[in-house]
Amino acid sequence: MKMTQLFGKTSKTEGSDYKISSHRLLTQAGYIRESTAGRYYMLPLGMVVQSKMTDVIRKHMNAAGAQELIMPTLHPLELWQETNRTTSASFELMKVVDRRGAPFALGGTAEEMAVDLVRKFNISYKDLPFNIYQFSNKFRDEMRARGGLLRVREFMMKDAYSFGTEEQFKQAYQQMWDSYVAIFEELGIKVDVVAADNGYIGGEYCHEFVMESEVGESRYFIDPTSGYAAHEDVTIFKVEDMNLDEELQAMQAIDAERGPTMNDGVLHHNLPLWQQIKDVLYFDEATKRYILAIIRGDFEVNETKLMQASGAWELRAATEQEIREDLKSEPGFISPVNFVKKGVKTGYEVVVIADKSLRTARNMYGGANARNKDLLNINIDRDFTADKEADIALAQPGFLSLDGGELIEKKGIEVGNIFQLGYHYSNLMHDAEYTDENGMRQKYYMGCYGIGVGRTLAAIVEAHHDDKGIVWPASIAPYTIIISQLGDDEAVIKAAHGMYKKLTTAGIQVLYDDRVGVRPGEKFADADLIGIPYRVVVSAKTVAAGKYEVKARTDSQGQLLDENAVMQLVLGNKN
RNA sequence: CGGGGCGUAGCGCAGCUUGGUAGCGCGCAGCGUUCGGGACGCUGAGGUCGCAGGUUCAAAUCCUGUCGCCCCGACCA
Repeated sequence: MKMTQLFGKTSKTEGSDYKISSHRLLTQAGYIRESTAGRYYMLPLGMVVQSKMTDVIRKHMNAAGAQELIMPTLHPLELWQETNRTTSASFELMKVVDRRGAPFALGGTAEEMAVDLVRKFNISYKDLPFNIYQFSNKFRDEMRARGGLLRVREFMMKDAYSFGTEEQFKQAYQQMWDSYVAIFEELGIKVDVVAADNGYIGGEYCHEFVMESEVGESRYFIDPTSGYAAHEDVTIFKVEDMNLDEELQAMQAIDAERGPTMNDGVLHHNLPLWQQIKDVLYFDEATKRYILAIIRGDFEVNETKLMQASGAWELRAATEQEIREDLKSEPGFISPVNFVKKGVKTGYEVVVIADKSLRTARNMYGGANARNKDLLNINIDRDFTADKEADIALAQPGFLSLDGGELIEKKGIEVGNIFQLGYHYSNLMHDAEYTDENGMRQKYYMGCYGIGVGRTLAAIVEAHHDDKGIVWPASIAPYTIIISQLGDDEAVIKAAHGMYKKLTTAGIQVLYDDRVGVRPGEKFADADLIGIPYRVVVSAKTVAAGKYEVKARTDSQGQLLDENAVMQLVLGNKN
């Protein structure tokens, strides 16, 4: 490609809105251009990189036996209604209506479509297992797009859906896991595979592929000694027993003139924080229930775990007024003991969820559902019970994993994920079945697997750049080598042209900076900014020497080589 | 959706307080001198001042509304 013909320009001035390296570099170097917030034009240079990325992903998907197809962008809304996702995911579903008034969702993920497609074929066990995937633009009505390509409202995603029996699924999941590891390695980024929460996608477990980065939005923990890695939302950790050897003491109600915080309780009673019971009252707008979360005082409530345990999905903190009026309690003094479980509003329920940590301490203390009244020596089972006991505790840096190692907190960019969906969709959607060996109809067991191509592109740039620009890994560099032609002597142009032809003929992708009247400094700066792995300079000097000056993007000095040596060097490092 | 900031040429900004012919730098086009790490001179093109109302003889400037963008938070592939 000749630079004079390439659409898109580099820019010397930096936009003031670009806070993130990948955003700034991709824009300045002419790979992308913003349309409106969270929507981008992918320019020719960006397209070359993107198609190299999709080539890599496609290669590994196909090698894993997955088959590419493409689904419509507009999904009949009735499919989303079939799985109740018009409500559970409505906060980010984009909808459109055609002229007849038929409603559609702009596809943000395509589980329903995949099932709908499969059920149009009358499949049997002989057809299983299989995995179908597509590359397509996805739409998410994000509240707030940010960070260039990191969080957008429209983006290209590779999404795959596997169908099979429960036994077959294990292999499908592992296969995608392995493929993803290989894909990200080939794309030049190092990822951690972390257990995560399924959220509105459904299913019971999933894993995120996260590249560690300061600008990422995923928080996760790893135990480097055992390799345990999990998203903050689902991290489990070791909870030490505290005083289980103590005798149970008689519960005692006392006056306690204190403030409403946990620390006020500690100071007033001169007892450890862990022995206090923390009571946090939530309200779930979706199911109209109050949810009282109780936990050992030295832990925080993990709202994702709490939602899992309670079945809530629109959790918010209860207001002081609700605590007083609906639950006859007092902020700062809530207690599971004699907790009023019938809310005053009809149709509203109250659920108490206890964290498992409450079984690691005895003779605990806390409020008594009235101002300045506390209880001492509270014990689970004897003094109160919960509707459900579960792990609802939030991990903190320094806690120990179940394997015993210290948990380290990390931030990262989630570039891909794999979900076990199980029977989630086949239960919710009719005819999501196959015929088994005995002629009986059975539900199929599913998984889905996504890679955000644009976000991965941004992640690669985050991982591969310096103060001058992008430093592409060879596997996805838009071009392998850039020819910087300096000056406009006929001999120089002839030599540069000859090199361009020769390299191109050899199947090497070349960007030829054939601009005349552009000074060397600008050409070098552009070559660095765009990030091409090799640069060959053709100038009056090199022509006089009968050689070419070649250097790798990261080298500071070039070397003079003859034509054949250049060819050899580049061919040896072609992707 | 809450808090804060901002919309003036492709990009970065000044002008607004105190209404009176719309400016600067970069970039872009032409000519010339230059030419190995973002040169210099001259000339030129490019703007319904986000949009819609209002006040006024007169609005980029004042008032109202609205849309968009950025940051923090809430939310979340």
